[in-house]
Amino acid sequence: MSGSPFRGIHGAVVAHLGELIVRGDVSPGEPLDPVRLEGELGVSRTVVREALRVLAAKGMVDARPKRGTIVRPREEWALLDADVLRWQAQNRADDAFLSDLAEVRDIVEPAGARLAAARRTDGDLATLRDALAIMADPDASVDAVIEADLVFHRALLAAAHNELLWQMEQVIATGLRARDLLVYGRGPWTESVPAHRAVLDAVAAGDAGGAERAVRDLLAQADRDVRAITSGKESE
Amino acid sequence: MSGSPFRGIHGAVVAHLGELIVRGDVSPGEPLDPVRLEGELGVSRTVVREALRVLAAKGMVDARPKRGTIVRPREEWALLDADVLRWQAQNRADDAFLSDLAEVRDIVEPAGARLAAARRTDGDLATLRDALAIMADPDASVDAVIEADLVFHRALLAAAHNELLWQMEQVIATGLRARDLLVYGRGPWTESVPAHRAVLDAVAAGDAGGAERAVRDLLAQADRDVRAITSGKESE
DNA sequence: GCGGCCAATACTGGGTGCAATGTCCGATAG
DNA sequence: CTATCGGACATTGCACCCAGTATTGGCCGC
Repeated sequence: MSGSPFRGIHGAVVAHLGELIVRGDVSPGEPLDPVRLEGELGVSRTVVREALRVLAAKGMVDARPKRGTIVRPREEWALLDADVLRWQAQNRADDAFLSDLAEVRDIVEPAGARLAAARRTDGDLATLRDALAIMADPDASVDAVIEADLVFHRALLAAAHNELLWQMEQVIATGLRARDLLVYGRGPWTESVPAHRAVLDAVAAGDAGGAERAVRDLLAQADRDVRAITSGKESE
Repeated sequence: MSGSPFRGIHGAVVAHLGELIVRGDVSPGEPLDPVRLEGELGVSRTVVREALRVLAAKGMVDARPKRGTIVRPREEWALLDADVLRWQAQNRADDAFLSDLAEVRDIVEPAGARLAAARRTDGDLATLRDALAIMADPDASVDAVIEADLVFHRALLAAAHNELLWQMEQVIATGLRARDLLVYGRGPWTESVPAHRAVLDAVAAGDAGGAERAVRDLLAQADRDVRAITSGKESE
């Protein structure tokens, strides 16, 4: 519900074709005949056309007369697009993709914390404090804690007051959601409240270097937990 | 030409509506009546509908029955989308936007250089060397030098071998193109070849810390040049 | 025999009218 | 006063239409 799966049949077609391409069922350069799809998917021209337009907007296909509608090479896709990222997370959740994602987060989030320490408002701090309170609440449900964790990281980047940086975090966090669920779901994970509190304290104190270091520690800790679980329970 | 302005009338309508929204001519929450646009722009429903679908794919509008098609709040837009970024650079080129853009670059590119130092292949180094050679060539045209500069930075991030990071650089570099043109065009700018060479040397040597520092220096130098010119020639 | 020019063709691009669906609002009845 | 039902309106989806254009193959001339 939080994502942006378009509504209706059109949305289903967009998602279907998007996943088809991301999964590699149709390789770059290969044609994607609209009239064929029209029959295969049991929908009308309008739906197929609009779906292909959406994919074209994301740089995934290129339609021109006579040549047909072909899949563009992977490096031209809008990989940072929320939908494309989600399709990849669901269909191509290999190690390379997840490690790329984690790597970007390791870069963006500490830098964001550094800026947040310098620019946070009282409102930002209040949001962070509220989220942390839920995470530390022993009575809170697991879902509520996971949600609060997301809110915390979102608020942290919001406190940097840089729209583009905030979007990057948004997009990365969404992509890593599956991984995080895995970690929270099973196995003993390191209690992360103290690490989060360290981040909050440094940001509140306006300590840029401290905030950056605290976030680095936090991510490193989370990464260790993931490795411990994924290597320990290799089966399914 | 290098961007991705869609072709045909449809592309013109998408760009028009996109810029309309980015410019703030229609504020978030306001309706965007398809049939009215149909008449105003002199195009048919098909074009308007597909254009709105594209904008919906970028999170800029939301269409639902009875309520109509409304502009979504700014924080839900896909600001990292190449088209959205270009529309902003052209129509809302205020300081806040440009500084956000530069800030992200200051974060992404040094980190990218650090990774590049560890992962660069011989091919990566060759591309970097070729680009630098053109930049250092006294006989090269101004356009060729600018192009080579872009190629250098693109190759640097490509050498990090992280698809997502590379996309971010792509998107940021495109957004800063206008600014760079300004700097190259007028006023004395600091000769940037030595700074670029320092980056290349560090990456070639596999010196992660050195590469990161060299890029930081390079960006700081470029930033100083921009400030010198924009503050010196405030007119126009 | 080879090369350039021209026409047939097959695709996307753009347009129109209409049926269906879903949602919001208001009216009406309890 | 509230809850439920129905109607209206805007999007959604469908079928069919013609026009423009780029590519390809054939044809003609050299």
